[in-house]
Amino acid sequence: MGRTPCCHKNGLKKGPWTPEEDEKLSRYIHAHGAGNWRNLPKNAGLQRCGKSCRLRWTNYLRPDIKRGRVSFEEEETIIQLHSVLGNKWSAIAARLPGRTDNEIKNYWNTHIRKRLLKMGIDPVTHAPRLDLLDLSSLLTSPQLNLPSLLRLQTLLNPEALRLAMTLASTAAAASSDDAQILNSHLLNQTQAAQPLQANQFENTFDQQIPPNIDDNSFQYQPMIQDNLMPGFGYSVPDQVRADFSENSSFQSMNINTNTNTNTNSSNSNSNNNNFNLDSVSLSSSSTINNGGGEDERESFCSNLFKFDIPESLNFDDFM
DNA sequence: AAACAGTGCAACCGCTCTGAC
DNA sequence: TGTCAGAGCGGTTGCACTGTT
Repeated sequence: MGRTPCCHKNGLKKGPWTPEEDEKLSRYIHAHGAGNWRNLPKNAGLQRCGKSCRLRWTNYLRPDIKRGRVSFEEEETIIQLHSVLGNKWSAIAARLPGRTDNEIKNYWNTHIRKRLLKMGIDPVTHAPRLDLLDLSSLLTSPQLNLPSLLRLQTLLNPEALRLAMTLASTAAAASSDDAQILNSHLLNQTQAAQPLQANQFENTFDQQIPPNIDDNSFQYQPMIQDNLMPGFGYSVPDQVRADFSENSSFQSMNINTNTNTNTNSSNSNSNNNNFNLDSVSLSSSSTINNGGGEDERESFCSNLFKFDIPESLNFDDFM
């Protein structure tokens, strides 16, 4: 038997709040202050449970609640803090004045999470996940080097490869050569498919790491590491970082993105990372006007999350 | 114009934490 | 130390609104 719901009492109303109820609650709290939520509805003349009143007040009626769109800086902060704190919405909300944990949670689930998934980034770990990546965008990219991509075979799961094959075979952009390569590769992989022992996987994975990849080019890492792309828990090649940084207002955050290309792996884990929780600026140096038009907003979002492959990005860096 | 699908968000649910006794 | 109530938290749901067919 579960706990009896707090509103499971006769006569207690549930569902959306009416303006009259809001008025009653606001007036009572202004007069008597918040607290003692159990007795509050009775004293305020509300047919609601205390919990419902508390939620209504903290998430909606509180005078310091900031309504309106989430600003550019706020979104950056949410992503950055989430990469560190995870789903600690209240902790994240504490660093965004006027925003509630519920609002941030909703914004994450409905906006940011979807965009990260589309980019192939695991919204939980902030690590790149090739099996989540929007393969259609990859396959239509002029930078796509299909044979190189296939060298990632064990990083892609079979379903992703299958999907890639389907997309490649149907996309007009895909040449018949590419489709053939994919097809034969998939066939080979299917035939060779056997359960991997743990050590086999390790060996297989090692073999996938190209000799030219080094600590400064592409790293799967824990969250707080040197060379991290702001907002995402993984590293990218310096050139990509430069391309991204040039066009991104992540510069507005106190994060050192100036990785010294002469820095070798021996010291790359040390002091280049200036990010810490306290460094996240909450000031609105260039806050987008909340009243800005949809186009403006869309532009910002697409710049922030667009996963266009930069001209300068060589796929071989990842292979 | 109607039906349907997708999206966003307020509100709820149930579990956990905390402090008083 | 154990119990209880109040409060806080994260996950989920339901519904209104919007866009598409």
